[in-house]
Amino acid sequence: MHDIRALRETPEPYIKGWDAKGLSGSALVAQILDLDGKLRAAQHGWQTAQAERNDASKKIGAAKAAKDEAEAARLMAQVEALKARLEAEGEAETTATQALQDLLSGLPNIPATDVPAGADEHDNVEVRRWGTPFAIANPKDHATLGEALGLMDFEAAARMSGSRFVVLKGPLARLERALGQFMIDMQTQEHGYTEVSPPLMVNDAAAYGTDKLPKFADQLFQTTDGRWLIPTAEVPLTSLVMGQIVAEEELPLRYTALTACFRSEAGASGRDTRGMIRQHQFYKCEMVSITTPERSDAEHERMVGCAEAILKRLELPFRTMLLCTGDMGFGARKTYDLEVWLPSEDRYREISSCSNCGDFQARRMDARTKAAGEKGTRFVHTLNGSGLAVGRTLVALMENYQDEDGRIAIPQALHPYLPGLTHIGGKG
RNA sequence: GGAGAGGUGGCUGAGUGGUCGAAAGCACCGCACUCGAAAUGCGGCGUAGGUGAGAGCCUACCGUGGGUUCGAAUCCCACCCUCUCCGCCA
Repeated sequence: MHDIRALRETPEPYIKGWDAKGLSGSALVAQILDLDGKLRAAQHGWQTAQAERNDASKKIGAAKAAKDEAEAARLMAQVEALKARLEAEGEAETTATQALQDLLSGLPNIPATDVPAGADEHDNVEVRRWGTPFAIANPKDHATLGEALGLMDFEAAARMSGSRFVVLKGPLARLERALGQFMIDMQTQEHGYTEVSPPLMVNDAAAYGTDKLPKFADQLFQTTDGRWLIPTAEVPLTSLVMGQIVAEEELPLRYTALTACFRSEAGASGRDTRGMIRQHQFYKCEMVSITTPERSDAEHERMVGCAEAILKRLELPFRTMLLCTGDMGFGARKTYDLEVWLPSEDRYREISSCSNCGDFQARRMDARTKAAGEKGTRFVHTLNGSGLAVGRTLVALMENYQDEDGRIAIPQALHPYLPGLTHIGGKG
């Protein structure tokens, strides 16, 4: 959500920010200021009417106390005459509030000033690269490898669930589980995140607070009783501070969770239909940081490092991209994507996304912090990042560690999690 | 699912139709006392919005949404949540 007062006082950053996101900033700001003006006029009218009523009501009380029934009756008639106006003014106020709220809640965060301008993913900026893609002759994709091993079954998944699901078996199922354990252990034991086992279903308020609603309802699965399956653990982890006032000395709060994630992928038909790159259900290790405005940029860099560390430990080549204004998500003011090398596609593919949302989500969910000795509160800054997407890591691992016989080597870092297993497939 | 109790400010907790935005305590801030601190005393202390040059004034907010009333924290209805007991259950 946006700070209407800031927008009113200095609209330029909003105009520029929305322009950079491909929207018409000046038109939007003009529309917002118009609605805001109407709202304030409506508020003023309503409040004036209420003040009159309140004043008369008090006098009625006084008149009745003084046993002056004639005066009381006269005043009651006066208030009665006010009623229609009061109702109309109240309705106007509600309508104006709703109109402004509807417009604002659907508008994305504005980019940080150091985010490169650009229209789409082609304008993202590579900030660093780690590792060298392995030389693999005629690399097979993970689906081919998995099916050949008899450990990955898309057809069985389609029979019971439909497209965009997969069944993993035997050592491949075990590998997926080991990857998740490995990731969450690193984030908790080496990077200081607190492990959380959160609900996988949330209510409207949590989905709204993390900017999934109202705009992206069609990307979510909803339960019959109106709850939402989480598309990422960012939603419950960030919602831990929803409506809370956190003492500043307790910040930063760093949470991590290994959960299933559910996405409808509406509008993605035809994209990544083969394999397990884009599924309705996948596991992800998520990191969330809650911090102060002063420290959020540093926390963001730190978080990217925590995600990169996983890929380094797994010895998977990747590059770190700073997303341009046009490619960032709805709630982010700055985002880094990690892209891992996929031999079968001969290119880097997204495996993690780390975003600093500033106070955008905090305003929506009313998450504040209070410094000791200070009078007021401030909105916290929220950050989230994948560390990492387990399914895509499994894909990267299979493709990068395949040999010519279709066997898959297990990297050193996972050996403690897979005792006795150095390869999947073949005779090993 | 059934029966009951309850949701009030940062926290605890009074308030059951008329200056109640709300007693009291705790916490917090200022001042006094003190070499300093503690203790004590005095004062202050919710949030959001509107309006005004400013002091200030006005409006809303007592789980949420409706309703009754001239007037609702207080009465009525629905929903949400918490707790206790019973039932069912991984």
